[in-house]
Formats: sequence, structure tokens, C-alpha cells
Amino acid sequence: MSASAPVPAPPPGAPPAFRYGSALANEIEGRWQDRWETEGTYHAPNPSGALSGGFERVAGRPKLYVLDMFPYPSGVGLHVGHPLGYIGTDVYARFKRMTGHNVLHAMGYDAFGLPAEQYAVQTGQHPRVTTEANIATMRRQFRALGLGHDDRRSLATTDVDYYRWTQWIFLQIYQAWFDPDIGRARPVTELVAELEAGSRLVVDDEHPDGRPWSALSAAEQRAYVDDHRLVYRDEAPVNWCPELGTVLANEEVTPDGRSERGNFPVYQRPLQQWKMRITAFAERLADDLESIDWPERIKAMQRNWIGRSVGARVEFALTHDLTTTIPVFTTRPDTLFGATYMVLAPEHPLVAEVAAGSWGDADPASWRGAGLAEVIDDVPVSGWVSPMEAVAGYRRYASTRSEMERQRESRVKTGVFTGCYAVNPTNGERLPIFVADYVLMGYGTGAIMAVPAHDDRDFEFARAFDLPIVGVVRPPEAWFAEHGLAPDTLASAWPEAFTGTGAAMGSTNDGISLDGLTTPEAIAAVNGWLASVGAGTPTVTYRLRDWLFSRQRYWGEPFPIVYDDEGLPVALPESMLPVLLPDVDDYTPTVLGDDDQSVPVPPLGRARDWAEVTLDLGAGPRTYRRELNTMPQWAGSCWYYLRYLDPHNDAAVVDPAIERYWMQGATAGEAPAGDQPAAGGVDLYVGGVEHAVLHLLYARFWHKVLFDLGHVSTPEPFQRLYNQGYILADAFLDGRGVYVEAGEVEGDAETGFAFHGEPVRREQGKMGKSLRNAVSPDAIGAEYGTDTLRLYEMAMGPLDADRPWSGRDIIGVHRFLQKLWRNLVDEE
RNA sequence: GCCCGGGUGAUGGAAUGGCAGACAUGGUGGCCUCAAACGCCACUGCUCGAAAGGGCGUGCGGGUUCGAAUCCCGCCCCGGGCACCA
Repeated sequence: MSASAPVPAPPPGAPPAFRYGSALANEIEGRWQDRWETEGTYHAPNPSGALSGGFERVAGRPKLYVLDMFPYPSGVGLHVGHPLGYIGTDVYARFKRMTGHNVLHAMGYDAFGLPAEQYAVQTGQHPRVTTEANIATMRRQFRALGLGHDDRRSLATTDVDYYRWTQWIFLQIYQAWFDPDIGRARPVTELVAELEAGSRLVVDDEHPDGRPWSALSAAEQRAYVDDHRLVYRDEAPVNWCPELGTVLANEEVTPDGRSERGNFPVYQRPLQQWKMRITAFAERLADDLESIDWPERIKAMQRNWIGRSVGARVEFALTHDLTTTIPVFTTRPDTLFGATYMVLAPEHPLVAEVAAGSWGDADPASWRGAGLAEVIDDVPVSGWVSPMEAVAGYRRYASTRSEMERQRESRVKTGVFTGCYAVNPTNGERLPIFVADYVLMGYGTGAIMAVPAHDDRDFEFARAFDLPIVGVVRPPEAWFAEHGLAPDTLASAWPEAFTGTGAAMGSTNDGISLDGLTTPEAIAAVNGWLASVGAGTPTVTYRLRDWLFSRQRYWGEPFPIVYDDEGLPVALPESMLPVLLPDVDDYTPTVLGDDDQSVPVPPLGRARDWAEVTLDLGAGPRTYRRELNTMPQWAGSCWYYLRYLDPHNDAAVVDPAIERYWMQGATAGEAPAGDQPAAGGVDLYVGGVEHAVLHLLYARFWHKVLFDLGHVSTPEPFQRLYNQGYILADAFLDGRGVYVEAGEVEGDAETGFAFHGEPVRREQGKMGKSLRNAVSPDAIGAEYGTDTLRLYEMAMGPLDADRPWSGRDIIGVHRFLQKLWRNLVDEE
């Protein structure tokens, strides 16, 4: 619009020519968006390298790195819920830019993953084609939202130039091990060098004092190194999702045993898969939460997931073979005198070994499995004829139950007696050893000492199996009163376990007495005694499991791994990257029936020319088979924030000087709350809470490996995290309970709602495709202008709160802008 | 059960030790218009009162303070996360 253009006389009653309405707003916004693009207004200069133009102008300013969790480029484009956080960071970044900061704010696309692949399966269209079209749509939408991104730094995880470096990082992790002596990752070449030099010995179960490296065969040496890598192959029960045709990480399975994505059932089955040794970093991942400024609930969720428990590992010898001991983990070693039986997880390796050939005369029917006939088909009503049979039958039963069944069924305690006994090291008591599925192989040592008087689960089991209940911690008077018991009632008559702390009792032997000590005192005392007799040591245990890293899907990063003719994996050298994702005719994952135990062949197996390859890996040209699994979607999102810093670097994942500038440069006024020194990293990271133990945990893990190996300069990737809320909207269900398109529903709360004449029921939920209540920012922008949309989203409430979308309220914000405009510009 | 949030008009929310309810929606009345609205103005916490004016009021009960939505103690309710993890 030109100021000299003649203004036609408006017809009577028409709004004034220069009233702030959608047409004027769109004209102003479009003009400025063009100008920002032409002038590179939001280009943030690097201190050196290709993007350093103009750095001298900002060299004296503090830097600020503002980051959004990047989106998946969906086929339907954005809805107004998506840009909430993006608008928030944009406002913040602009403010900081205008108040003298060099602000980096960029946007990318997390583009590998299931939806594009599923669309490809249905249409035959290559996922790259749909992905690129979707990215183009979203780019246009982000531009129309007026977001001030440095578009020179945009990337997609599916770009060959990007996933080449994802593969490179994989190799870094593969070629590293965790040195427990210093608690850090180091290159495996250093491990081998120390072993060869003799400064480090090979220690394993058979050689607890170690033996020299030269005593191992070449194959043994290789297996030893492979067992120490931070990426390794493991044959173990994994989460298999038949519907998705792939295995999943523990973090991707919901508490009720379904897939996070798609909500399909997940089953346990043993498969050989790649894993990453995230458990080696459990302690640092937990401890370093103290150094970062994150919402307390996210920290709590990560702490919870990592599950640090302080306790002791105690050895229990078998009565018939005192040289064999069963290690258990307990957080309450002070209750050791109260242990009256032991339990092994069904999968425990000692179960088969200890099971006796015949029952003892006094073994009750319940110990023989009699009560299990109702839940297990092949149990005779009177129980199994021997412990060996009982144990085998019970293990069979336990192995067929999925996680979901374990959740759904009531937590009635089941188990069978192994016919074998262990010795309580404190008092010499004979403890019957049971197998029961309330003990999990994946936690601690997969075996427990049971103290029914002071543990709810052990108490229930002891009641069901008539086992002695011996109190060794005195509950307070009030506890007895609460249960209507006389003080000092014996534990065998208690209605439930006492799990609190208190004075120890009945805990005296020739070497030690805990009686009268408080729980912390008793723990310290018994730990000292256990060490002195060689029966136990203080230990920390974590709930976290290693990260299952391979997927049987097409649309992901190929592994830079091949197999030699012995079937052993070989890492490709850096010079052979990238390993390009090959084209295939059929992207369909292998879908197996729920009971089908065959090994699924990934879609990459169909690229026969690719799957077999002749390479010279140092020993002349040989034929190798490629790894056919792909990486999980989390791989690309683990490090994109680093690539924004130096997106076109062909020689390194990120230039060290540029990395230091943005990740740990001065950030005046941005220090985190509290007394902790800043750990460095991205200054502000905004995204949804749903990644609390997925992306945010994996990215911290990768970052720590890269830090240990010297590729990044900060121990944490994200100094400050903020979770934006969700935008909620009305959703409507028809008579069948199916969601109908909310945009086509008519009526209101008084008269009732109708969809194409049929009455529908109103609900409220997170805006999105699944509830069919998405509102497009394009439509809002056209009707009111982007500034109205942005201002409305920011004015709806605090950024971290969920808020209901209301098409009605937007008009108020638009009028507000009209009033503002009128105060500055004559409408006529 | 354990952990983390939160409770303010009809609605979204503002105020983090100093006039509670900014701003916005909705509502009521008026203006403009043939009629409308993406237009304008006024009123709109509850309550007593014709008005002027008064009383009450931030989940409940106590406390600190000259002064509390805000700080402290004890409850209640709602939302989220975790849970057979020894």
C-alpha cells in the first residue's frame, strides 16, 4: 500500500479505509516477512566460519541460544496448538535481540519415523517425497506466523548431510567404553592399549583377580572388547510390538504395556538387538539434574525413571552347598535378622540349578503349586510331583504372561518352592528359597531376601504360603493403637507389615547387636559387620535399563555396521559415511501374529543389492552383510541442537570454537535460579512435557558421551527447560462414540450440538488430529491476521498452563489491536 | 501409597507483601446502521440501599505483619507423574 495512492470514497456505512482489519494486517505482515527474509534480519552470526558475516557488530554482546523442540513434519500441517511454544520463544528471542543480545533461534524437522513410512506403505509414495512436501508446507506456515528463525540453519534429520553425522556419533559411542574408575566414557583404543601394556587386567567371574590380556585368544579378546562398548548386541527379552512390526525401548512402552505411539499391545520376547549402555551414566544423569534449571516435575520424572536406590548387596549361601551363594539387593539391611525366606525371579539363572528332585515330607501343598491350579492350566490340583517340575511349570507360566497381563491381573502372590534352602548369614536360620514373579529379574540381582514383617509384598506372600513373620523393627505405640493391637504384639499377629523406621530389636548374634539402634544407625552397623565377615557390601542400584536402539522399520538411519563371514559386527570407518538409506519396493514392516516367534526381517532386507556389499576394511576386498535394522527416531533428535550451531560443516559435527561460543559463552542475566553454577548448554529450551523420559533423557546421555570424548564443552545440553502447556479444544462424539469433525458441528450448549443434523456430545481435549478438533493457523491468520493469533495465544494465560481454544475470544484481541492502531494512525 | 503442580467473578486470566479482579470473552443498556458487524460508549464480584454510601469477598481453619490472593502451620478438593523396583 502506497501513501500516495488515491483513497476512493468509501460507500456509506463501509468501515474506514485504514481500519486495522484482516486485509490491512495481512498486508503489513506479508511486507515485513518479505523484508526480514531479504535482509536476513534473524541471521545470527557465528564467531567464525561460514556464518560469521556481521559478527563484529555483535562481538561484544552476550549470546543467547533459544531452542524449540523441533516438530515432526506432519502431512496435515500445523494446528494452532503447535506454535504456542514457538511463538513464546519467538517473543522472548526478539526481546533479547532488541535488548542487546546475539540471539540464535532456528528451526528444523524431526523427519524420520512412522507416519511418513505408514503413508508410504499405503500409497507406495517414497517417504522422502512426502516428507519434503510436508516440510515445505510447515516452512510456509512458520513464515506466515512471523517467526524470526535463522533459516540458514534449518535442517531435517533425514538430510543425508545430517544423518551422516548421526551415524558418525553412533560410531563415536560404539568406539567408546565406560571406565568405572573415573566414571567417564573413553575410546576403546585406550582400553585395548592398557590391556596390552598390562596396566589393566582382564577381570571376569572365573578370574576375579584378573589375568593378562595375552592369556586370551583373539576371539576372546574381541568378545571382551565388544562387551565393554557403549553400543552392544544383546540377546534378551525385549518389547516386541507386532502391530508396529518393531521392538521398542522401555521408555516407549506405557505403564499398561502398550506402545507410546499408536497404543498397540507390546509383548516380551527374546531377540538379539542393539543396545546403548545408558545405565553406565545413571549416576551422572541423576546427579547432574541438580546443576540444571528445569521444572521440578521433569526432574522428578527423570529421577523416578533412573530410580536410584541406596542399600546393600548381601550373599546368602545354600545349605547343601556353602560355596554357592545367591546375591540379593536390599535397601533395608537393618532388617536382615528378620529374613525368613528368599525369592528368585522366574528368569533367574540359578533357578534350574537349585531346584530339588523331590519334595520334603513337610513341604505344604501350597508350596508345591496346589493353589495355582486355577491360574495355570497344566498344574495338577494337588500340585506338581517335584520341585524340578514345579519350577519348570512356573517358569513356563511366567514366561507367557505379558507385562500387560501382569498389570491387569490382581496382584495375588504366586510362586513355588524350589526344595532348596539358604542360610541367613546373621543368625544361621534356614531359609526356604521360592520362585515367584513378584521378583523381577531386571532389577537388582533378580533375587531378594524376604522380610515379611517389614515389607508389604513379602508380608502378603508369607501369609499366602504360611511362612514365619519375625519383627526386627519396633513400631511406635501409635502404630499398634491404630491397628487395635496391644503394644509389643508379636509380628506374627500383625495385620500388615510395618515398613517405617524405628528401633531395631531381636537383632543380636555373636559378632554384633543392632538392638535399640535407629534405622540409619542399624544400617551403618550391619554394613560394617557384613563387610567384616565378607557377606555383603553397600551398593547403589538403578531402575534404569539399557536403551534398546534398533528398530525393524524402513524410515530411519541405517547403522554404519556390517557383519563379516563369521557373523560378527564390524564398524565402518568414518571415511565410508554416510551409509545411504537404500530404496526398496515395499516399505512394510514384518507383521507377525502375536504368537509367531520367528525372527522379523527388517524392510532393508529387501534391498538385496545393498544388504550385501564388498568392502575393503583393511584386509582386502571381502563380502559383508549390512546391518538391516535402523535407528530409532530419537537418534536424530539427540543432537540437532548442536548442528544448528554449525549446520554446513563437512569436517566436523560442530566446530569446537563455535560450540563453545553458543553453549558456554557469557549469557549476562541468564544465570539459573538457585546457588548452583551454570552447567552451560542451550540457554532456554521450550517444549512439551511428553518427552520427559524419552528425548530429554536420551539427549542428555549422548551429550555426556560427546562431552567425555571431548566433542562438546558442557556436561549438560540444556541449561534451562520450560514446558509449554497444551491447547485444548471442544471435541464432539456421535452416537457411536466416534469423534466427528469439530469444525462442522453446529449449535451451542443451550440448544444442543449437532453434526449434519445428528445430535453429538461435547468433550474437551488436547487439540489434534485424533480428536478431529484441529484449527488451522492459516484460517485464523486469514481472518484476523497473524499478530492477532500470536497475541491471542500469548494472552490466553501462562505459557506453561493448558488453555482452552476459543474461537469466540479471538475477536477481543483483534479489537484490542484495532484500538491500539487507532491511537497511532487515523483510520480515515 | 509416594512424588510434582494447582484452587481468584458466569469464563480465560491479572496482581508474588501495599487500591483484589488489569486485559479479554460472555451479559445488560445505549449509539451508529435500511439491516448488520471484525464499529463505538456505559455498566457488569456478592450483598444491603432509591441514591449517597456501607458490609462481605481470592478452597477451609489458624498464625505472622501496620498491611496477606501473595509468607508460615494444619486440613479439603482438583489435575499430572510413578508404583510388586526389594
